[in-house]
Amino acid sequence: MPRISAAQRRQDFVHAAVEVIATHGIDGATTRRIAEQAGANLAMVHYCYDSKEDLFADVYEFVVGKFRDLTTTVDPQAPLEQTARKMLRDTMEYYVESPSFAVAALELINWARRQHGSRGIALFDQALEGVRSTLREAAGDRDIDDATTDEIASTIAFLADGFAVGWITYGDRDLAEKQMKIADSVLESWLTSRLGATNHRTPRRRRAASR
Amino acid sequence: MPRISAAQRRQDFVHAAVEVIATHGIDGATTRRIAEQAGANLAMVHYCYDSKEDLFADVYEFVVGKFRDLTTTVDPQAPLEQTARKMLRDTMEYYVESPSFAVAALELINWARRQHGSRGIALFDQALEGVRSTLREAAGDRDIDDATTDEIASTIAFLADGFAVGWITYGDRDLAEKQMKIADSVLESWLTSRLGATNHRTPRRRRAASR
Amino acid sequence: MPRISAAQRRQDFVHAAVEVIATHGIDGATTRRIAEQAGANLAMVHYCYDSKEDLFADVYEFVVGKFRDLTTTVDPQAPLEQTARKMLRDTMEYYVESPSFAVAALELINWARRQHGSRGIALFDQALEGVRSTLREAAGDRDIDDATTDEIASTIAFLADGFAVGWITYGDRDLAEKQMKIADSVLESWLTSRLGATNHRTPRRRRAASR
Amino acid sequence: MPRISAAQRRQDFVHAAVEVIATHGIDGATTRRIAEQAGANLAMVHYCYDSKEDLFADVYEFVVGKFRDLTTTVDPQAPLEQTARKMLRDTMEYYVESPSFAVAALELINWARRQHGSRGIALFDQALEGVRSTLREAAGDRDIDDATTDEIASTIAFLADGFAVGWITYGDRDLAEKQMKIADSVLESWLTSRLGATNHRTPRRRRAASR
DNA sequence: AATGAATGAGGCTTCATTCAT
DNA sequence: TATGAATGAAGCCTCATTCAT
Repeated sequence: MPRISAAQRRQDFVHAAVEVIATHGIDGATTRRIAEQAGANLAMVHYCYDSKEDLFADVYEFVVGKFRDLTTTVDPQAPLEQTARKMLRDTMEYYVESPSFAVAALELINWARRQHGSRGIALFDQALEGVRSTLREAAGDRDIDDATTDEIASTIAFLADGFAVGWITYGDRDLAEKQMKIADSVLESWLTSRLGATNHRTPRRRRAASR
Repeated sequence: MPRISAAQRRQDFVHAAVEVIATHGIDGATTRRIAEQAGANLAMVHYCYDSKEDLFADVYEFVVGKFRDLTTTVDPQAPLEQTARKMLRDTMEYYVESPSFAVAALELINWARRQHGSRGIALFDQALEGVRSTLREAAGDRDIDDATTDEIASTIAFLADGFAVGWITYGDRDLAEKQMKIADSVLESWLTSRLGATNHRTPRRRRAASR
Repeated sequence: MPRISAAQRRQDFVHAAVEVIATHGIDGATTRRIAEQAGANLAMVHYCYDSKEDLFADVYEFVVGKFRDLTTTVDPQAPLEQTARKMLRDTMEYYVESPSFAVAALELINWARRQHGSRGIALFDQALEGVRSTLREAAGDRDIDDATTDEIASTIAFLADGFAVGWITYGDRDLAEKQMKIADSVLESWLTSRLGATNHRTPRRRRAASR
Repeated sequence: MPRISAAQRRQDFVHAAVEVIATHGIDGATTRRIAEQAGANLAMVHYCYDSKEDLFADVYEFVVGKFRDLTTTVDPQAPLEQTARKMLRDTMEYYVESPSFAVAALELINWARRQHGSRGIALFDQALEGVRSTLREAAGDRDIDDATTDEIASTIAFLADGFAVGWITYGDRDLAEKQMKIADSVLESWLTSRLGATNHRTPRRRRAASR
């Protein structure tokens, strides 16, 4: 067994945990299985982490970070509607691209809710907050209040979560493609009716750096 | 310790299991906890059920039945749009009314997917099929093909599942009320753009009793 | 369920127990299985017997009685050698005829030894004693001391037990027939060398009725 | 608590299992008792073996190996009759020397028959095959066909098994010594009548070491 | 840094037995 | 007489965790 830095080992365990959680569920993700998946000794898990709980906390952070990435890699010049749709699409596409992540994320949400109550909310809040702030940026100088961006963020979350549940249940890529289109059209039509079909195609002028 | 009929005990165990699953998750739903919740002895579980698996199968049936009820208690005279929105609203309202059910349902979906593969899909399929057939009934003599009713069913599922995830995570009733309104408006605007804003308010003439 | 006399019920349980012991072993003979085999309710076992132990004691008596029968139904006129061989043959034949009995008998011997020590010996002693006394009867006025009849009894037991082990292991009737012949020839040749090849075909004169 | 290699621990468990099986029977040989007998923790059993079944398979192998040893450590120069009698005597002597082994062997035969059907036969077959091949070796250039060696092997098995049943039932060493003599004389006289009293004492010439 | 050995707690299940009707 | 309902003890097995090297 090659000597690997502790930091690398921890990363390996996090990724291994995602896979194992996806395959066996959060409670089927035993330390033994995670160690095996990571190609490490069982005792190594507790050498790198004080407890399984600690490892899962890291996995949790990893998932949160992923969501953060998915909601910040947007075109700062794009209008609100386009930005909203892109965030939804990117998220759904990443779910499809990485089913393990999708499953693990939902499992971790449940886990966090059960184990930590408020912490479960925190993931949601952080992810939603990312969406919200991105939306506010994209709103630019248009007259859109926070309540509205909140609603949009909620809707994106609805659709993304709903899509995830269906996708991980069926695991059918072709079906998923169709569902993504439906979700997109749902969001589009709702945005139109919510924000009006007007000027959102108007090229935007001002643009400050985001974040 | 009153002597209760085995049939009644089985019902008790099913309800107890829903509660315990909601609180501790599907894997935290140990026979001991379920027995305790049902006010019964641990061995009693195995007097009523051959195995924990068998009990869970009953819980599963219970959830499927609930979804069936939620998608069939509609006004057969009502137009498609109204029926669709009612199914979504009823489902969400039942989730809010019975958070345990909401959590347990999501947990069971994951459980069924992991343990039984196709069976997990079956729950979804059955629930969706209920929605679809109700929609087809409601379509009446309007010219709406099956692909469209399928899309509508999918969208209802999206929004219901997405709502559920948010509701069980936050557990905030006021927030849930807002989310329900958003989900309803999302569905409404999408239906309008999908089906057209036309005659669906026209009183429907023909309509024999279904089933 | 017809009302059956308690005595009959107990007999049913004994026979059921023999079958179940033969199939599942002494420890696999659970009260539930015995009740099922007897077509009775589980609680009925404890209605007829204070405990499983008590039932088994009855089964034990049943087996002992069977061995007694097998060693007393002989021709009182026959010479010693013939009587000895007949007892062995009858026993082996009954084993073959009733494999359940054969298995159950061996299981019960082990059970009695483990549970009761001296009681296990008792079965053996009773069976051997039956053989011995029958042999002494058959010895008639020939000059054969008790040590010799003991030896003969032992040898019969050897061969019968050894045959039983092989028979219940293979369960092959054709093989069993061959083994029976071998056992018989072994006994015959040993008796010849032990008692001498002399007058044992001489018709016997005296003969008082035995019991 | 000394740290012992897993291989050693497995050996310990096998020996412990033999003792426990001898004392409590095959079904009374619980993992807890075996662990206790081996001076180990209960969970240790499952650290060394995947299941109790696996442990028992090892015990089974151990017994088979013992029988193999008992039927192969013979004088390759000795004549058939002597070899046959030695195998029987050695087996009986080992039974007396190690009563636990004797009991465990009989219990395992029953266990294997119940649990595995053909596997139970396998033990017998292997042991018998050892006897047979040793006899064939010992037959040398004498004109003895396979049917005859088979018969002899059967007779040895008869007598050994029959002796075992008596010995483990009574547990009386003095009695056992007498029984061994009887068994030996039975075998001797039968061999004489079966093979003829002729040349088997003639020194054998040819005979290279086998294997 | 790494790992084989070890363990207490708790999981599901089965059993003989008793209770109440 | 007969039987469904109920239970405590004990079975096998798995888990996260720790110890010793």
